[in-house]
Amino acid sequence: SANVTRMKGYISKLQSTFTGAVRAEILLYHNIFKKKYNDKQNCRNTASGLVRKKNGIGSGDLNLVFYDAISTSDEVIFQNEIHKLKWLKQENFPTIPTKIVKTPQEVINLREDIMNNKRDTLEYDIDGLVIKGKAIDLEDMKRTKPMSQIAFKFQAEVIETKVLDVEWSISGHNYTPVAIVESVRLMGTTVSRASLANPNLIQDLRLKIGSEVFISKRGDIIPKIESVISTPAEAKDIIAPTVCEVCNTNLANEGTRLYCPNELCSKRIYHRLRKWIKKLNIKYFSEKLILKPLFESGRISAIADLYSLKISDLTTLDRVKENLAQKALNNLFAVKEIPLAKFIGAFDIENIGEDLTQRVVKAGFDTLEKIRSSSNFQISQIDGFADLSSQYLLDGIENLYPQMRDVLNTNKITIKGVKKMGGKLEGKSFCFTGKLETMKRAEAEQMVREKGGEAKSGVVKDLTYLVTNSNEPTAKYKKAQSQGTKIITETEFLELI
DNA sequence: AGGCGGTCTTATTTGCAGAG
DNA sequence: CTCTGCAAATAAGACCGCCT
Repeated sequence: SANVTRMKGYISKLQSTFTGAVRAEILLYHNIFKKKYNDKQNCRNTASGLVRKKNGIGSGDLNLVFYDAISTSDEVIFQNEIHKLKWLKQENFPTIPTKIVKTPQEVINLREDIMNNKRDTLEYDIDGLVIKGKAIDLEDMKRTKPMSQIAFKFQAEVIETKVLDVEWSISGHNYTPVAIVESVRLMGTTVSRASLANPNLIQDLRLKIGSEVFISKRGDIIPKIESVISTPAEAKDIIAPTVCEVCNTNLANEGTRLYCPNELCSKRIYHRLRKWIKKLNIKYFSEKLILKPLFESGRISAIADLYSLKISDLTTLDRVKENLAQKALNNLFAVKEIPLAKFIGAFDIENIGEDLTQRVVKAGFDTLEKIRSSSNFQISQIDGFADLSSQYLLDGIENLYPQMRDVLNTNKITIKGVKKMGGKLEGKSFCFTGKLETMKRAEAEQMVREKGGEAKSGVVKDLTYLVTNSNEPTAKYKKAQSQGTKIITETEFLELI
């Protein structure tokens, strides 16, 4: 039923995105282009791109916009284009041309004309056109790929080159083939490598070492081998590795991915450390200069070990001096409190990131222990989860739980408490002392949390209420009195909630 | 102390694949 | 579609070590 709800949601979104004539027109363009160019890559939903000034900085390109120009006011934050605002504030930024079109043929003619004649004379680079409806839908614009606009890309420039070798790049447990090609200049950059994604792609292309190939840059950036032109008789087959070069385990080849199945392979352990540093955004904890040498020397073998590092551990490393060491450790220890979802997301559980975990937290599994003791069925009820993802999460937590505890036990980093928003007791904190008559203390504390308040075990600074049925001048009572915390009885507490 | 050069990090883009 | 994760190229800026 969750799937049916999701499907219905998509359909209603699609129906409301375009209405009447505009919807019909855009779909018409889409279909005509698809047929004419027979290439879904060159005709797709897309975020409208950026202008790249010729000889300017950075990358990205701006598509011409039909109908209406997109709003460029600061309130419009494009998910993928924050830096666009930075660009638009620059002086001499070119005006973005717009044009109102009436027929599909007009779009096709314009595309041909701009691609073949005008493109080179513009003061900025473009790689295609975007067509969109007249209305600006801000919610839609925030999507990675807004539904209310379609891009018609220009034909990608291709160039001939030769495959010299194939390397198998290792990241975590995955082995990814990368073609090393004879260096060629393509669209302003030198291309010498191109990802081959997975073993299947090599087969599909019938690629061998020595093959002459056409190479392009998809989206102006990513080198891509489009096709094989010819393969000489003496060309060598591309042989995928069969055993892990780190732990000697037989690799699993699923065609779409080649990986080392050994959970304890040290490559995986290192990858987890790397992910932690990256996810917590710890700057200048240099991978090559600090993390890798520390791992290889055995000084760190789990995330918790990071938190026992001292300056002297780093300054003994090659090319690391006081300056960098201090900076790296400062940045590491500066992260003192992170949300549960980020904590789990940084533990490198396959297919489980921060956003997915956040859904679990929002569904009420708001502590590590609650998630750990939940069932596959419970998790799979959450939107975005089914059997597989639930199992990835639960297995991951089960395997890593001891390591997670180790990290928390360092006391250098804690998990931020989950606050329920909008509760009656939002922003208020309670401390209970003495015996309660109608309930147990733990139950009372639970009630407070459920209503959005905080339950404290002691009379802390800024505590809102001390709840007690006695007037005995205990330490808690006296402290509450002296700092002006309101002291209420159990009955008054019950009235409050 | 400051300049120079080499090395490394960071930030940026799109494509692809799998699960939901 | 959404989310996750990993590919390549490049410029700018940070850093280290060496030289003056």
